[in-house]
Amino acid sequence: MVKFRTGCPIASALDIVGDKWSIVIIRSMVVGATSYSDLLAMPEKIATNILAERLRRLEEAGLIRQTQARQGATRGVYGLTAKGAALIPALQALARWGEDELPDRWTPPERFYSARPADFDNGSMVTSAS
Amino acid sequence: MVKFRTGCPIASALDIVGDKWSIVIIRSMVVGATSYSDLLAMPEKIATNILAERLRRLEEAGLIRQTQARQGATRGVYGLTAKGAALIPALQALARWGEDELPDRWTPPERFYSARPADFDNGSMVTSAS
DNA sequence: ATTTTTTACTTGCAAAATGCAAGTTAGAAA
DNA sequence: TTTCTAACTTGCATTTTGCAAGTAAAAAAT
Repeated sequence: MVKFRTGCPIASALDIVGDKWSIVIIRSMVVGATSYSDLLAMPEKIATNILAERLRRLEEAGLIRQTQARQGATRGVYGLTAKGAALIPALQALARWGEDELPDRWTPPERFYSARPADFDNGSMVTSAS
Repeated sequence: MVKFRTGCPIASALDIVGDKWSIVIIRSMVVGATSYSDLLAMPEKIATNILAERLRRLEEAGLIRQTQARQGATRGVYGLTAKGAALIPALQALARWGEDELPDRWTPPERFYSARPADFDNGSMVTSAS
């Protein structure tokens, strides 16, 4: 259970996603990563224990959820909840800053900037995992 | 000198401001904090060594700068550079998320949401410090 | 001009977060 | 059924953050 430093909405948001990895994970989910392996393969090379712990934390905070790829399977598929997807505008603003202000940054896939919170957490996305 | 994990603009942005405190510091500067003491008094209660180190790091990255409040004085006044101010949209998006998605968060001062990057780093702001 | 107070750090150490690399096990593939 | 692989877990090292006391120069008070 996350403990908020103060009532400030920014500080509180950071209390949930302001670690070194959470936003990077959410970024990858916005552009299609759904499994633990997908995320482990991120170019930033996250450590396995950090990834596991972050996913647990993000799930507990309600930003992501894990569902079963198939009936009875324990290997899950992660997806953004509406609450998690609502962070997309902030991620996009951050990406723009990075592109504009930092030298020689990659250009994110088109899919990233076109993503909208409403595109996520609509149920059908989960069952179409394959 | 910050080392970027990868070329991704988000990850790179986070490599600069993705610690526990940088964005909180920038937030306070957007709404008027200019001195070390102002920032030390933030409701989040930052530790003195962390504040000093963060200010040094943000200055090195070109997001803030310190100038002298008066001729010859060593006590400086901190202000956002254009580069730092360009993060305002991302901070505002994050604040909105915090307000919308987290229970019982404070409402940021009007000044925060009305702030525009162009309002900062125009020179006259520095000399009017008092 | 001198003394006192305050600001801006610095320092030493503890606690928490992150990272590395090997290990384990259940699910999936062969 | 056996083998392979995904999804963690574990033990320990390194880095970051936090606590609290200390220091010194600048600013305020006398």
